Amino acid sequence: MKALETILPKFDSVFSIDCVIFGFDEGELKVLLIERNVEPFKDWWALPGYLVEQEESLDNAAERILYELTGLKGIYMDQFYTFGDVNRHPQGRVITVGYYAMIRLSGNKDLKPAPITNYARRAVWTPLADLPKLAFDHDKIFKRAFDKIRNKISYQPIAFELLPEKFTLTQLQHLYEVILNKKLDKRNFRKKMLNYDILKELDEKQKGVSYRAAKLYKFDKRKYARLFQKELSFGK
Amino acid sequence: MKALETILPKFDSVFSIDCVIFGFDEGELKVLLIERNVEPFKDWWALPGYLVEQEESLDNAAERILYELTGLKGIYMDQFYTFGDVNRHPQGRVITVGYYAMIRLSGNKDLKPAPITNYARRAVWTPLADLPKLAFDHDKIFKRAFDKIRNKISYQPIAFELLPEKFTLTQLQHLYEVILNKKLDKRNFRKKMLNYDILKELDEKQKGVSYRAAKLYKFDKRKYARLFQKELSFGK
DNA sequence: ACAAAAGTGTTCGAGATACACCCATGC
DNA sequence: GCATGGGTGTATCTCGAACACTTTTGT
Repeated sequence: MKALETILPKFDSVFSIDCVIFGFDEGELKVLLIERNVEPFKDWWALPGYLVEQEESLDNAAERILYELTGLKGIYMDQFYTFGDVNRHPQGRVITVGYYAMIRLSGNKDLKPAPITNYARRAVWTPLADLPKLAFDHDKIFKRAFDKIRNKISYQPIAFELLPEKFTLTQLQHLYEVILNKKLDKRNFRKKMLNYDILKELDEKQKGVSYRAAKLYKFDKRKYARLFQKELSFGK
Repeated sequence: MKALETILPKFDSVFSIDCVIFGFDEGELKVLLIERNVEPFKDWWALPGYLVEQEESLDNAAERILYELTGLKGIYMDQFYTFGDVNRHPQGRVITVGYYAMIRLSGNKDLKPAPITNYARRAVWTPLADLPKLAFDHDKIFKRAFDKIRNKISYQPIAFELLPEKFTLTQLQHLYEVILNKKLDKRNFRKKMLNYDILKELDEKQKGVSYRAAKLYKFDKRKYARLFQKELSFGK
């Protein structure tokens, strides 16, 4: 990975990827940020992002860049928008393609930028409530990604990706409430979720809580795929 | 506008825009194609597209390029996806940003590539049924745009953009049927459309038909904007 | 026994679907 | 008078919204 500065002086046009990775932990929605270790915006917080190389597709670039800057491996991301304002990068014309993902935080906490680059000093899960002002136009990029998942979750049950493998309905509901930023009715929420028929009820309960333990559920990928197919085909 | 060939030999990375412009005429859904006049894919049909210049935003580039290649002026387009496979262009790495629009065909038939470029020999409205195999990966780009509008129309009443200013409900229904590729029930369709409350019934009827003339309607932009706002705000 | 969260049903209104006949007009 | 599309209403179902109390468990 060449340092950005060595490329900028001669570039005509460069493209980059920026990743918006959502995680959910301790009842909070978080986003993965890096602390920049190079100019411009040295010491600022930014979305993990870097230049696309000559011989890699955008999707591959996204995966590689996220890994190198944060240590997260094999994350599948979706492209959501491309940002191309002329002056979005102070050193030249950089068009950036935005990717997002929602991932399970448990067991993914060991973040460590790969030592191949000193571009990021560290990577940190940051609660949305504590979001600092970000480098470049990353505030705008983040906002667009957040709008996207908020929109998507309201017509597609995608929130499981953020939860541990086994979860309670109340945890799932809290997650929805955080993303949609409103209270939901418990009975209606449960009815609706169970109606989707994509949850498997386990013979197991929550442990270590000082109140009535809730049933645990698992997300059923097979049934989910079926539902998703149905939603993609128009008309019934 | 420099010719593509003079740029390619030395480029590291280049971005372009490709435009998917939908029109509706004589009961058929059409897309605007150009006939290429330069290599590669000389003489092939392609989506109108060209390189983004150094000092213009993506949105501006899209508008300019469409105008230069087809003569269509001031068309507002939405970005829908960015295509970055390594080998999508035979002469080097070109990442392209897809834009789409739906426009009124009546009065927009005078297509003429601007003489500043000999890149396109001509621009032609092509019925979807007659789509030839397109240059580059434009088949894929087209398909993605079409999926996008098909999806969008089923939750947002956007089809007016394709119709003449005054239209009958039957024309509107036909348009929906063509895009969704299925028959709709006349009574239910009318009920639903009128319920949106974004159509203004005119004191005017169809002329020159050899059967009972239908009422003409106009699309009410003010009310539409209101509806759109409502749909964008989550939760009620 | 008390605190805390789990779990559970019914009613209402809105909107989607299915379905068939008479009406106006031009030829 | 006939062919062609214009125009209309009702019954049913599904889904989302509103709404409150009992049960279980750990301390």
